[in-house]
Amino acid sequence: MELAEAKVKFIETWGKLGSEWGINRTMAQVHALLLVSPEALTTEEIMETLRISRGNANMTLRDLIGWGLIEKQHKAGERKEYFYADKDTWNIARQVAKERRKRELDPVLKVLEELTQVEGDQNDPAYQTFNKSVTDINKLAKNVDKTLDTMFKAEENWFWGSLFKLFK
Amino acid sequence: MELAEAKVKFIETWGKLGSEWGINRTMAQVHALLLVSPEALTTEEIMETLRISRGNANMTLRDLIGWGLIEKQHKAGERKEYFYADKDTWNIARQVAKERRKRELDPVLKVLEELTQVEGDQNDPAYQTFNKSVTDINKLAKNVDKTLDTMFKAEENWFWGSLFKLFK
DNA sequence: TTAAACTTTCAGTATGTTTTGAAAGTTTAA
DNA sequence: TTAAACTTTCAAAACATACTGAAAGTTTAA
Repeated sequence: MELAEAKVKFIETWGKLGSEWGINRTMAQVHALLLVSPEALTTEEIMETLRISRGNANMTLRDLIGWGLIEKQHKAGERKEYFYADKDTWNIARQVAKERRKRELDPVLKVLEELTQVEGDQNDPAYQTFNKSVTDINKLAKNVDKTLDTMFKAEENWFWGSLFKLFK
Repeated sequence: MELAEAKVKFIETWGKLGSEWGINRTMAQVHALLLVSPEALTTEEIMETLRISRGNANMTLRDLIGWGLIEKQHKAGERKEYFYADKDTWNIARQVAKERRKRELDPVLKVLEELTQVEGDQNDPAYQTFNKSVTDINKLAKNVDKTLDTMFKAEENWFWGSLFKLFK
């Protein structure tokens, strides 16, 4: 396979994965493009390569900056803004996990905590079932939350190394 | 908060979480409803409670069965089919992880493996960057894959217990 | 058999999300 | 200043996904 063809395939795959995980396709594709670009790119270049509109490119780039996945770069003597992606995979994974926790897990944990407090008749099967399910899910969610915390603080090698020592 | 109100809130929250994670809202809601129901429910009851159409209920129930999250139950002397959810949170988490790996991670791994094989000029920065990004992501994806494997085989207590011993 | 009870399908509709492109806004150099 | 270079916004259009409901299909009991 040619490099050019491979790049296209990578961008497509990353885009598809993104859309399956609630990140919009274009955002994932722009990210992929910057991941395989040795140099920072301009909005113009991104628009051309992915054949997307100026508006779309602009919004997507702003979103990616918001997610902490890419950064603006100013080149001396140039008016245009350049964008480049952090190429460290571990940082990317951490950044995405962090953002999603904040947006999705945290609010759910809050509701679950509230729902475990609901009181009722201990002999009512409806109450028993509700309570058991909510309590169990809450426990699981808290575990995930703690593990993520550890992940955010950890170095990549330490994290996976420890995990493998453990799991052989 | 009343039990009835709490149930509604649980169903809503679960539905929202589902839709943020690429599982459709109705599917997550039906699952939530069954999770807090001590008895198996009929299609009719589900339709009424969640105010969805017969067609939607039927498709969603089949999907949930496909995901291994709920099962049909036949009651002696009855024509109607009843549905109930596995209430074991650990099983649910495992089941969802298993399905998503099969549907999403596996195909991506296959492409990444292919892309790491692409050959090129070692001195070309474009090739270097492409290769580094793809190789790194491939490594990360493989790690995730292995960890999931361990999770599928593990008992809940052992899994989280080990993780915590490790992470203190 | 047959008809009532129940389940499944699917074309059309509704709803939600993403993208476009032109206009408005901002910055910079002369 | 002013005008060119560039960035941002947003209403409307395109696209994607989910849902409805009536019709077709299946099963069961008598």
